[in-house]
Amino acid sequence: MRIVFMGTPDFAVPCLQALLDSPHTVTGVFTQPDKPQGRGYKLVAPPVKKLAMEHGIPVYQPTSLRKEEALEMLRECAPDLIVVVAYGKILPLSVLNLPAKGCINVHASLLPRYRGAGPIQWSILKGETVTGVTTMYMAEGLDTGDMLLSASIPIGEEETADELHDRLSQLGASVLLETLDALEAGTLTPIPQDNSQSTYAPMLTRELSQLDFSKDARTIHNQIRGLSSWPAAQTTCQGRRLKVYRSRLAEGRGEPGTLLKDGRLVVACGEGAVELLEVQIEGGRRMAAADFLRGHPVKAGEKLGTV
RNA sequence: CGCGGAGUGGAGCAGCUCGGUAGCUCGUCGGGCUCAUAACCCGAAGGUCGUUGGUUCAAAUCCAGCCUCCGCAA
Repeated sequence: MRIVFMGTPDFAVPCLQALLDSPHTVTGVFTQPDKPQGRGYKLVAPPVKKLAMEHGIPVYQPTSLRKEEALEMLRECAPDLIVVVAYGKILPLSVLNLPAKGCINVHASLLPRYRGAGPIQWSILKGETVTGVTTMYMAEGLDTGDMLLSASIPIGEEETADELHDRLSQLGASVLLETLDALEAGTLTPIPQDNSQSTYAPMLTRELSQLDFSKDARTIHNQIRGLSSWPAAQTTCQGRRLKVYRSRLAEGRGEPGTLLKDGRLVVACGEGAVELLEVQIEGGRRMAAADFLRGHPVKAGEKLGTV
């Protein structure tokens, strides 16, 4: 099939790679415009663009799909099918109706749960133990189309959003290929979503970062791994900002925020305790807690988060 | 030129204001002790202090440029 791929971040890369390795023909790639990023506001190309360019695929970066020029670009690609993976734009009806075989989306959750931009992180934040990916035909609403295929995987007790993201992006690529095979074989059976069971996983913001150690240990742990590595859970240590990237549940109790041991970052929570395993102090680089403690004498009894 | 922090033995840091023998916690290697241990004791190796140039009798330290890493912000 002639396929146009629409996607932007790292999550979409394995899917595009899978299509490039398949018998299908990717006739064009749509991705978000390059954006100023990082120190010095340099223009940075999205990961999907980089991969497409390496393979000599035409790349289109319209600011809006509602403009006639964008539709013109799309027609030139003459797709039988459009595959959308984390593109970051809503497709208007004019685009949805353009390819004869429709538009298929790969979403990183078991729909209808966790619709939206942050399904991976929210499934961890909410303490889920299972998640997966779902392919669907695209409809006008946000992740509301009829479901095609899905696959589920368990979420590890201490798995971070980054790690789950990587596993799901791989899984997404294989489910995508299965879906395309089934589509060509005519064996797909679209299943409408049960809207009454749906939940929404909005984009993450920095407001979610602040750790409140008066909450129970499990909640804190989920917050730390669910926000890792962006925007990352954070607290303060001796007046400096401390980001936390990895943790595990630990034994002990005490005044919330208090360090319970020397030589380890075991922090008392409202209920139970967590051990911080990977942290980053303001101005420093990310490192294991043991490394951090060698150069930063922090002792039992000190409190985190006191600003 | 968006704002700011940082580059010091293998790791993480101190020293820099007030130039003058390079230090701490740990790791590594050798030896000892212990039923045992991320335990303890003794000893050792390991550093052109990011880089280039300048000031000086003397630069990790002061000055200028460059490289790299990181946070904020997007």
